[in-house]
Amino acid sequence: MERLIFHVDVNSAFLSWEAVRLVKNGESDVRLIPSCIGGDPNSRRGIVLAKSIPAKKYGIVTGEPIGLALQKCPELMVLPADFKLYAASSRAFKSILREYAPVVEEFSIDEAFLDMSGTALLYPDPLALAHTMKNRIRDELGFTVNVGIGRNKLCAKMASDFEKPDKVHTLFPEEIESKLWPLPVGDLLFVGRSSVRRLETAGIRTIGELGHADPKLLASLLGEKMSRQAYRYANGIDDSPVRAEPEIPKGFSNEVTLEEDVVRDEQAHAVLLSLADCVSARLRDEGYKAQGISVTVRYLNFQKRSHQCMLERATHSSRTVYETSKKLLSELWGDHRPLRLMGIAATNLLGKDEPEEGQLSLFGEEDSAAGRKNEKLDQALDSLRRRFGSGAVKRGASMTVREEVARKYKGKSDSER
DNA sequence: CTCGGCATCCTAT
DNA sequence: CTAACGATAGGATGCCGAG
Repeated sequence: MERLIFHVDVNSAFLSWEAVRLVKNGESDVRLIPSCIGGDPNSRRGIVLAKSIPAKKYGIVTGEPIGLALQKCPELMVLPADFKLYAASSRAFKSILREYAPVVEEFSIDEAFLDMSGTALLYPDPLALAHTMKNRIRDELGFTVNVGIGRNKLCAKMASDFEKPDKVHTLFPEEIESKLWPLPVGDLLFVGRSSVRRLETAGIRTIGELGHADPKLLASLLGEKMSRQAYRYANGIDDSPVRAEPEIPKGFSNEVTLEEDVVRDEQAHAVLLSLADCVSARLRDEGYKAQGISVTVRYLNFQKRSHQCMLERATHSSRTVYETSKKLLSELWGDHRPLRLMGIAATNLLGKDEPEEGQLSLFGEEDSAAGRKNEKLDQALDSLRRRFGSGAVKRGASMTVREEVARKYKGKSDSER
């Protein structure tokens, strides 16, 4: 069965979506000047999340610190991120795709795979269909996309990355040699910075060289699994299906880069409480309990460390997550070296309907008096948040970590933000 | 020896 | 000079102790 896969990718998604909103408000189009979306402008630690094409001409790249970008281009306009807007824009964009495609996989907020296999009678000309889709999105929603077409997801995705913006590209098997193999290895999906560095030591610079390399050599450079996947990808081989169903989550995590370095236990515990509140509220909202908790810290030199543990029993209680994370931090942070980042992750999730291994619901945390009290408090806070928004409820630490950290250490109020 | 837990590394948006 | 100034997620890998 020959497949036909599209990959649709919004060009400079966050910036495009912000530009559309500004244009609707009668303002000028920031896509036409050097501009970018850059993290939290109040924190000095933001990075470039999306940039305009004029900004790119200054050598500004996604992921670089805002300060550095401003050095390259002092007149760069930096706009704050607004994830509510992005979620709404993403929905509108994907709902147009669903009008054409029987199976849509939401790969990220601004990317989707469409399985168009077997639609030849309905759409005899796939290229024409791709143009129709991208033009409709552009004309109705005001932003451009790239469409990549191939026989599998990998080729569709690589093709959508070719030339931007507002383009349709194909990467069919007979085009692998001319379109894929000349590209630098780092352009290949899942060949990141570290793999590029290792491949370079063996003189492998292009995707074509990777696709012709000795599998034994690749295994020694990249490891067993990664090397096999890289070799297949380099030759345009990929069997993975387009999945319409979202994956079942494996964990929830929240982490913050702190406005000020944390050196004392009281500061650290305030941050943990806030993070624990976030993570546990997400567990309750999504109907999961965590069997494991992990705490991560990052020092001033960017070195990261983490400690994790398994719980006696699964939990979604903010108190249990908090107390556990305090214990993990104390194991991790004996030296009290200054921290620039802290995070908590809930791991080894159990779904609502998924009973715990063993038979220990006898004197579990929900059954003790203290456990019931904590459960009640969490429920009450959750319902207040649902009614009045996440900013409404504060309890030493609030829903949003950044707010709380700012309040504690800078004495700023919400209105100043 | 194998398995599972843990810490870390790697990659993606 | 290097990496690297972010949040979140998932998978791979190497080590270690238990059975």
